[in-house]
Amino acid sequence: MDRRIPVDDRTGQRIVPDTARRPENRYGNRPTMKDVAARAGVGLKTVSRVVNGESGVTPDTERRVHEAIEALGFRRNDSARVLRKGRTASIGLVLEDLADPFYGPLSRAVEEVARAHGALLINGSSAEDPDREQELVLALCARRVDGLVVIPAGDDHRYLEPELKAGVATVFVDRPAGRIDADVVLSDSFGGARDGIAHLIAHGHRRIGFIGDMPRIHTAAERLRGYRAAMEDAGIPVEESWISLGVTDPERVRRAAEEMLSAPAPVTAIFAGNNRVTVTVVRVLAEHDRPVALVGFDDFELADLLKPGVTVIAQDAAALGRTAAERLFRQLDGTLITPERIELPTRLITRGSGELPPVD
Amino acid sequence: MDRRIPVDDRTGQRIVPDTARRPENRYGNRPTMKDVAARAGVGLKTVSRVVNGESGVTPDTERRVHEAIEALGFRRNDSARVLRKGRTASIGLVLEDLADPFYGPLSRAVEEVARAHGALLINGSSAEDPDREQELVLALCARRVDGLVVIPAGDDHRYLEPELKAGVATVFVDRPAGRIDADVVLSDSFGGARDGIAHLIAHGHRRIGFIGDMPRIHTAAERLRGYRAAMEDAGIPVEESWISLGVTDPERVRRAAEEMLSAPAPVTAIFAGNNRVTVTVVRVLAEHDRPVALVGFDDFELADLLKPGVTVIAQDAAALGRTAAERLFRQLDGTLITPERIELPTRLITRGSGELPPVD
DNA sequence: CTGAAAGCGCTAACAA
DNA sequence: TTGTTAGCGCTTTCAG
Repeated sequence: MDRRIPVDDRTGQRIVPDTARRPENRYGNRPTMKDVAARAGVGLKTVSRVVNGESGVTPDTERRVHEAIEALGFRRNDSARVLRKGRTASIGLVLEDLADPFYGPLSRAVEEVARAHGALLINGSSAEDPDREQELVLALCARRVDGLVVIPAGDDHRYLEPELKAGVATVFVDRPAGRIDADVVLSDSFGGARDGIAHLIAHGHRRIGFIGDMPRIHTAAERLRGYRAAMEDAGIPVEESWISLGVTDPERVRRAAEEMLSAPAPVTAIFAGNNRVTVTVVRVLAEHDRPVALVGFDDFELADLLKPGVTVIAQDAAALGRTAAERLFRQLDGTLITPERIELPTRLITRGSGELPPVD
Repeated sequence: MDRRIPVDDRTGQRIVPDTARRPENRYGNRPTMKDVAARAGVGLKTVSRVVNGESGVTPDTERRVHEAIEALGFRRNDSARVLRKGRTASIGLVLEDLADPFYGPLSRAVEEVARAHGALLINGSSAEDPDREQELVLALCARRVDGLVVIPAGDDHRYLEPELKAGVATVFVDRPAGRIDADVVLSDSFGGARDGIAHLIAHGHRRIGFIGDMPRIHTAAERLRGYRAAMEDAGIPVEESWISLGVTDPERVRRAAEEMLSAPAPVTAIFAGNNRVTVTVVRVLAEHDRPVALVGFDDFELADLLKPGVTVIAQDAAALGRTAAERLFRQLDGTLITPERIELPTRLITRGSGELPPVD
């Protein structure tokens, strides 16, 4: 290609062509449909037709266009397409932490549904920080994602009102939205926890510890509610020292477990509020001499291979994601109008740790 | 707002305003900067200035603009912005499977670096399918991501040449690119495997099995090479029946392990080529009567709590992702020019299973 | 300090 | 079957 800069014959000044005014390295100066059209000797719209597989193009013209595309390394600029069409064919997923083994399968399930609908997935981790959640959600909205799947960190989602009004499909997962009316898909945290506690009670336990997440997190609150309900059903008065809520980092959980276990009347069983808590409690119990029963919320890999196997209340993270994403696309179809709350059942999986008898 | 449709006085025909020709529900008819400008009684560019926090706007004007933004629920349309500016402030990540515990932390690490640079992360799973990898990568390029982090499934990436030429920053992770010259960040698979095998040999093993991934996957090939190197260093001739390569689904791995263990001269130790293989082998060994030593590539949660603890060659998935993402943004800076190959070291973590003596 | 005009690359509508 | 024109909503340039 000729790269010499043309010069005005009279003044000697450089004649800067229009394209030189483009921002430096704009898209790396990628070829556009116009360039392809020029090279193929056809009109712009014909290129558009070929690129989009529309009918009404002679095979010969089509071939010429394809050759030009190949030669120039053209790829359609979807930003322009989106600007015109108003649909991005992408959806956003905001979750707590992509590195958490609970969210991996959930995220993958959302991705699969998106893919089936020809959409890409943009995702972000809120790190359980409401401000970061909002920042992420709004960034996604600015990119005009067609829909949002949100595992909320915050409890006030009124900032989403303009988006909902504008027709951004939205489904909350794992925890409900705060102060707005929106679709939500969650596991039956209350029922699951109640079943788990009832299971421990059925095996003779009365002093049962509960170690959960921060109470502002909906699932944590619900699981605690399930704990209290099961205890009340069995007529067991709950000592508040059996309950520990807070961040689920290993240090805090370890301390909480050790306190419960070393109290004058120690707990004989522990209910762990989520997978991270369970894993930490397993470690603590491994170092503990007296056998202590354990039931955890969330299943996890290798739970069956530990000694004893860990009894859990399993929830299906992939089903959660799949259900949410499917609802999202039904909203986009227009099939779905009224926000609903969908609760998926949990399942008690007995593996040994939850069937240990109480030892004082 | 007046929503009556204006009518031509003379003919009685409806005068359809231009906006009515918008596609139905285009962005849900979201307000634009023009709408905000009209409402605030200012020019379009002033709104742009306020939205982008540029200087040179009277506090009073700014307040009026903010009020209009609030009242209308305006959010800037980044598609238009991108079209104009040529940068999307987003990067793409293509990996094998978001649900795999190895990729969760890697993905999260990439996200954190992206976030630090003000970019969003779009990701997709190739499901180890080269066609799907290409499809995803090109879709990301069409969206004009500023850069790509790719864990390749295929071994021919010449389709990326136009993108590289156009200045799309690209870093391969975990496995090198095929047939193009590109940055790559990987773990020392060869050295890690060699160390692991040497460790088993040092503990007296001679008949050592190797169960790995499909040989077309670079890491699998490298780990096998490490196995052969260690065996050769020790002067142990390798029986081909000790080696099994292929998809890492539990059924195949189980069959492979059982065959090695039930042969006339069975292996006394197994080297597992990745985390999924390791977990399956652990299950097989748990059902096996004779103790068999095990070293796995990749660390995994709870490896220390199994009986015996599982000795592994650990690689740092987060470091892999972080390093790759940092290189990506250095490419975008212009700091980095020449493609390099960066190899991160692995670490042998002894926990018991790799120190079991051979039992015939 | 503010605004009008041009145009990013594409698609929709219409014309030939 | 093909091409022309007019924007999508924003940023850039340049003139008030």
